[in-house]
Amino acid sequence: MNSKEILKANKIRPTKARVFLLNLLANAEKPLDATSLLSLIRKRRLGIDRATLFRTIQIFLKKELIRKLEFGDGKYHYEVSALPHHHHLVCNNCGQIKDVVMNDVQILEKEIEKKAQFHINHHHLEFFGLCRNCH
Amino acid sequence: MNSKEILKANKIRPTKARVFLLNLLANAEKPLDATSLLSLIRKRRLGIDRATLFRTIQIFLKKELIRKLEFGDGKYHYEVSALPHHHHLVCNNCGQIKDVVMNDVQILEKEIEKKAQFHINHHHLEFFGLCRNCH
DNA sequence: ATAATATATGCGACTGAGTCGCAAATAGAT
DNA sequence: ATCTATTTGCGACTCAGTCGCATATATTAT
Repeated sequence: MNSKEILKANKIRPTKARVFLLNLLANAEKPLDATSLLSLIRKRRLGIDRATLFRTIQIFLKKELIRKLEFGDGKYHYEVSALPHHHHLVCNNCGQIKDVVMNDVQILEKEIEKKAQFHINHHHLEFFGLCRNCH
Repeated sequence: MNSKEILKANKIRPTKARVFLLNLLANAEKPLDATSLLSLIRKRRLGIDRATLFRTIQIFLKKELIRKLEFGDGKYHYEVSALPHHHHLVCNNCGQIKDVVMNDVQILEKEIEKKAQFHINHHHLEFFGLCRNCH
């Protein structure tokens, strides 16, 4: 299923901006922030506006096509939800991001849910440090 | 050891603003964001400026007196590092924050460190959902 | 294919968190 | 009490993200 079909399946009108942005995010090798998305838009000389970009992000988030991540740099990073559940290793020096697959936290989540009497929807787990090169 | 002594021990000049802010953070029942700190400053009619607040936060972070947390609301929340390692349950409805103590993640951290060949300094783990009341 | 309607876009102005340079104020050392 | 280094308040700024509104585009009905 390509980006256009995914949009249609989610009852989102497949406009130029939306198809382009969903494609970008689906093929990105790491989570992208709004500024990076904007510079990719500019690089390809599409006339997509900042406001449209942010509105598109909001729509994707609401329909859960993408996830919002925080890496401590004051802006959000986005990745497609289609990716299997995973966490990230963030290098504080070069900014490199490595994925970590690990199911243990989901198990912990269930335990906490019971103990704390709290209905948990999701969690955010990111690791920060130095990658092999920067260490 | 009171706030003034902690500051001195960390070679930070114990000015009015710093003592007040460290006190606030040390006695807070949940992590506070800059805006909350600012309104507490105003409530007590201290003439501490926004710029001073942010500069003070930076100093505390650098000296690791406080930790920076992200709860997905676009601003940072701060809590004193003196607290034992723990995570948070964030209610997406009322904003209530509950602490969760759990050492399992530190164990996972060591494993990942080896597998991924990445030097890990710290991690962020927060759970999001609905508290008992809001559920 | 065309017109009618609903939705999306670009533009510009705005907000809110956080930063910075600079001159005045204050803390610590002499 | 004086000197020097650091801190503060102020105002202007940046950067991410939002919003209202008039225009443009996608979908639906004709």
